[in-house]
Amino acid sequence: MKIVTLKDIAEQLNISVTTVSKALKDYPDVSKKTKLQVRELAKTLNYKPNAFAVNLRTRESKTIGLIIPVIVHHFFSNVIKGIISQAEKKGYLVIILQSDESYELEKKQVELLLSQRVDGIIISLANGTAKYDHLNEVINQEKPLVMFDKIAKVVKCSKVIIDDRKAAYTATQHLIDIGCKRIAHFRGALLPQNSIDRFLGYKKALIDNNIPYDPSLVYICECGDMSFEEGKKNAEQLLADHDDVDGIFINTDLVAIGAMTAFQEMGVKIPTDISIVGFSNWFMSSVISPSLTTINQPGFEMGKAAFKQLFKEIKARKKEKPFEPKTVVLETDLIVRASTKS
Amino acid sequence: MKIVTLKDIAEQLNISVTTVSKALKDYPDVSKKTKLQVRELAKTLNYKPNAFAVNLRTRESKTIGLIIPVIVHHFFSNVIKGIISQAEKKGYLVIILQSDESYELEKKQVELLLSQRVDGIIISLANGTAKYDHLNEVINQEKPLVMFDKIAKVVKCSKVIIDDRKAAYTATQHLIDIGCKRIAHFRGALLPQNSIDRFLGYKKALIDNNIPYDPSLVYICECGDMSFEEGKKNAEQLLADHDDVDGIFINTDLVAIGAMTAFQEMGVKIPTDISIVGFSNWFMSSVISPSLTTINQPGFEMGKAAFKQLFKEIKARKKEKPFEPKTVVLETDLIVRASTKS
DNA sequence: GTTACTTTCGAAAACGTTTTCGATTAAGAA
DNA sequence: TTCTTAATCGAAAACGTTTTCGAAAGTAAC
Repeated sequence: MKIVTLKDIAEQLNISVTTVSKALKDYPDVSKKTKLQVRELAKTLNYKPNAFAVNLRTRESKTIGLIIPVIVHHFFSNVIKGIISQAEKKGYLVIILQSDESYELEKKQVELLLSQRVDGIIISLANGTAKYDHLNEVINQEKPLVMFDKIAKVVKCSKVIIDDRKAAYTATQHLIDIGCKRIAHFRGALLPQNSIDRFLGYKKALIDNNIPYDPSLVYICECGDMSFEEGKKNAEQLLADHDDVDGIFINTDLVAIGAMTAFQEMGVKIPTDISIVGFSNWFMSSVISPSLTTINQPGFEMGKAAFKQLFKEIKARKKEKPFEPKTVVLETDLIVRASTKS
Repeated sequence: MKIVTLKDIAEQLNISVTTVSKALKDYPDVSKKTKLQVRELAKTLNYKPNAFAVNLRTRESKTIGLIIPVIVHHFFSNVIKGIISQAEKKGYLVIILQSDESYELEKKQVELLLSQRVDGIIISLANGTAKYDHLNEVINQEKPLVMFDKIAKVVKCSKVIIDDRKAAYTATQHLIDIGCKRIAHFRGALLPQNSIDRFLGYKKALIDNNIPYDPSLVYICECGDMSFEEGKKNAEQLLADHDDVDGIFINTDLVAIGAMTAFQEMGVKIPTDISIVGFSNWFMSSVISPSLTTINQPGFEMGKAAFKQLFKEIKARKKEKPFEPKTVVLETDLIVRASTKS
């Protein structure tokens, strides 16, 4: 089973490789007759252009790279799906890498993608990433770059995010609206911007409603593989520290589910004793009981938006047009379920 | 920011491109001194070989393709993770495509991967796939192909699977062991082999234990996006049809969770009234209440095994050695939780 | 018979590597 | 000196495309 090349077609038809190539690409300077001949033979021989040769010649790969911290994750797998769905429409392939929340790995993977000559890179930063030289290298090479979710504000590239502060504000406001007076917060790690913003949204909602902000009500949770366990642990600790809490805004659904499990084991009724709001709207949150009130983080839409933005930038670069980085902010919404009393 | 090539290095050092290439690849016929010079300059110029050129020349892409029916799925995202983790170790990149359970799309995607000249393909078939010409084309082109989970027995390629029949047998036996007398089964769609095998395992366990097999206790569930809803619907139907069922073996955890939700809403106690065993061990199953007894389907390990098998085949092909397709069967285990009485 | 123009084609260069094979030089042996 | 051997290098071809540019042939007009 030899693989068919332009040369093979040319030889069989006794014409030149040039003409074959042009015929297949519908150049105006080849006659109808030969065009037909070429196309027919190409089909019967099942000719497929060698992507390497095309890429080498045209200097584009029709391939993009995607780096995410974790793959087994409801939000991120939705993002993947969104990106792939858009990429397919535009004829792009997606190479996926997982940084495992490690800066070192992330850096290596960026280098790898660059040497693969992908047409662009979409990335959500690892929690461990605090230096951005690898990203600046991408920008220096004039390769389109789009960050989403876990972003670095200082890097000059397009970004797709949600308004974390506003979303957290909405979540907290909801707890206040249903009558909660002492509202705790399980926040994410200290570093990622969105965990900071969510905390700030929580704080602002309290202050705007004349509820004193009490730092002892804020618990930190690394939000890694052990999220569920951490949620349980924090819930137990919270109950030991304070007996007057009646609402919690918890960063990430999984932590919230852990907390709910712990509360149920300790005989605390949800939402009667404590109302809980999560963050992300993992599928799981809709099927547990009580179902979890949460903020919907639109992963699929973010993926789509990220690719669309990247594609715009790729096209602009090809035409040597100047390109202004843009930050796309997607809407979130509060999904009220059974874990908050109404 | 020009991209550095071998030529650039050669010109700066006043040597030939050949020597530069050899120096970087540690050929024996270039002196220590020039090797050092070349490597140093390559590093300072941040030289990265152009993957297209390398691929074109060496006829391998160090890239494999992966086609799966769905991405947002606990099992499949674990498989992705397993494949990527192994691929990374061997220096391979992974292009991921989603067939959306459509034969047409799957076929197109196989063609796409072939024209991309990937070094091999890993695939889990769409439910809609009943013709295998596209897969045979891969085999005809002597491209390594590995199928996992949703396989077609008739296609002559390596496969990575679990023993679905045995796993289902174990699950059903567990229900019998804890005293269930009337055991229902929510099965998957009619076509995929593993849904058939699971059904057969269920049936055999009944017969081996002298429990009459009653077809009216078997409900079909398409196992698509609506799994949860289907689980609820089937549970309601089951309760209407039969009032003596005390155990159900349910294909796929999500359907089981739907069923459990419906039962709870209808006042049926789990596991007191009905014991339930799921299939797949989605993460979710460990955090709901009652937690779900289920069969662990080792997605991560399957992904690893699939890549390992593919890699063996790629290596064998490179050495023009004959290669015998092999079927790897991975172990599953029963995870007993709260949804089955003890 | 010259000029001008259209239509159709192909030679050749280029993309950036890898690898074969021969050339050159230096050194050592006779 | 001449011959052998080892060490080091580079020319050139090849991988399969795309695209530029010019050539050839035919047609039409004068």
